[in-house]
Amino acid sequence: MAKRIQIKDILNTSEFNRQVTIMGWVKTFRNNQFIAINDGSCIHNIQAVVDFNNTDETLLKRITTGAAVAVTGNIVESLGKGQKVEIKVTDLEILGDSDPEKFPLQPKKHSLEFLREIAHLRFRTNTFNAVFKIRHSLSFAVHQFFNEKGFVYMHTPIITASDAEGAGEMFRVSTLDPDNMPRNVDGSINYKEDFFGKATNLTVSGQLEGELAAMAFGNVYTFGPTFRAENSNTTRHLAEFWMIEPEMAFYDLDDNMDLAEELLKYVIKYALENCADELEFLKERLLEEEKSKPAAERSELDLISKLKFCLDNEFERLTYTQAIQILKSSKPNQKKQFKYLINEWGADLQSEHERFLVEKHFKKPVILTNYPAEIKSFYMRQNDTDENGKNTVRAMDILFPGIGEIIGGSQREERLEKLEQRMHDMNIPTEEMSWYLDTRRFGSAFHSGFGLGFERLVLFVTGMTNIRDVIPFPRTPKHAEF
RNA sequence: UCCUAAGUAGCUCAGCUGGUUAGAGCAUCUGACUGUUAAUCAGAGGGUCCCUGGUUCGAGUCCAGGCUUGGGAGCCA
Repeated sequence: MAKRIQIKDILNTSEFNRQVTIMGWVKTFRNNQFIAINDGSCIHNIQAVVDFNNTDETLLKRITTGAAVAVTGNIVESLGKGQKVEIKVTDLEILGDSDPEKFPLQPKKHSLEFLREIAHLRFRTNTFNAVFKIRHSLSFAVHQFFNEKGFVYMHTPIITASDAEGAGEMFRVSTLDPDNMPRNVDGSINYKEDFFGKATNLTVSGQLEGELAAMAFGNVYTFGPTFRAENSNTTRHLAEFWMIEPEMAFYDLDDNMDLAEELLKYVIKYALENCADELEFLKERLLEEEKSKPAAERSELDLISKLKFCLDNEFERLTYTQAIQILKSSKPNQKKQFKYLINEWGADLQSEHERFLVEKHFKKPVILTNYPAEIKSFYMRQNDTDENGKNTVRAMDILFPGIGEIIGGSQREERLEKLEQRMHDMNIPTEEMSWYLDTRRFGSAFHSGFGLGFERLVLFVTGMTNIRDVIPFPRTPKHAEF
């Protein structure tokens, strides 16, 4: 048997009449002679042609959808129309049978809901092949972007003892026996007996540790798993997701926004350049899917045009106060079509408001800045009270069409007294956060950072609509299969 | 967690104002055909109509409760 080569290296070859061996999985077997084989090296299949008159019938019977095969044969120009190149089979071996009565994937369209139930097999579909190739490329592009800029990739801890990050409910990490918890005299659980000698949780953010590193390296980023025990059941939340969190010393809010916009454009451009086949497939898939929708609900741009549009246009930057003014005088607000009407400054923006701004008003990505201090986290830098007596913080949220908030960030409060006051006001214990406050005690410097939800980015680039379809094995409330 | 829609064959779905033996396409199996592109043609098998209870002479269909899934909302990335 010749040395195995990958299908992607054959499909565009012009060197015919040479013998090759390929290995992959059968997608379809047509007309008792045409096997479509995919080995994952690219989204396209190669057609292997079997001489069924001179092939053992029991072997032919075993060429079924899903079976793993090794095929040796000659590369020839295809006589058929669908492909340029095919393999004339001289030797065929079944590496792994696939019982056609039981294999759930058929050469037909399956619903994403069904495929979610067989997530261990859905990699073998064209759609998920494309999605996870793009996920890989985006991930690689993120590292390349930061590496080119001299950022240091920092591995912040996954197990953390601080519960003051304020980013949501946490998963407890413990080796205590749940049926026999050690108790203090007052009945509370004695965490001194636990593995770490204190209560610990899975991280909800690497930001605080990132800030510590930024105060030495200048520019750092994290890219790792993040855990939130929120009972969220939406198309854009996961209990376990991946987040990219850069943190930069000597960056103000404008620098922060510039970096975020540059990062997003860089990785989208990388995907366009390196995943053309996959994006083309997903584009067609979306167009096909939208055919059944009423014209009003269809996208104005196809997937690839949408991504290019995103590259070619500046993100719209405006303050929370400006957004409120636009929303207040907007048609849906005037006509009372919003479920939550915008009446006054200070209201938290609901999804419907964000969608209006992004999808109807500006029709492009939007960066909102300078939110009311009351609705934002303790670590955000406080602006001076304005002429109307409003208190705002230097926050910035980047909103994407169809996704909502893809990035949340801020310039950080570097002034010790202001930070301590704010923590006190928000009932955040300063004693156990002393290590964090040390950055403000010794050589404090203005700095900024943000969190980019990686799966939300993958959603946007692939055009998928449910976040459970862009992570291999989604963890959501009541679901931790595989 | 709240609102909302749905759950019928392996998959995607139809099944009217309650009525006798629950259907289609694809998949599977058998046969035919053999340059196909989700091959085609003929035939066959395949059902706890989500579960529990109720109304009724009679329930896939109506009612109640539960379970599961989709969509929307909140929390956020």
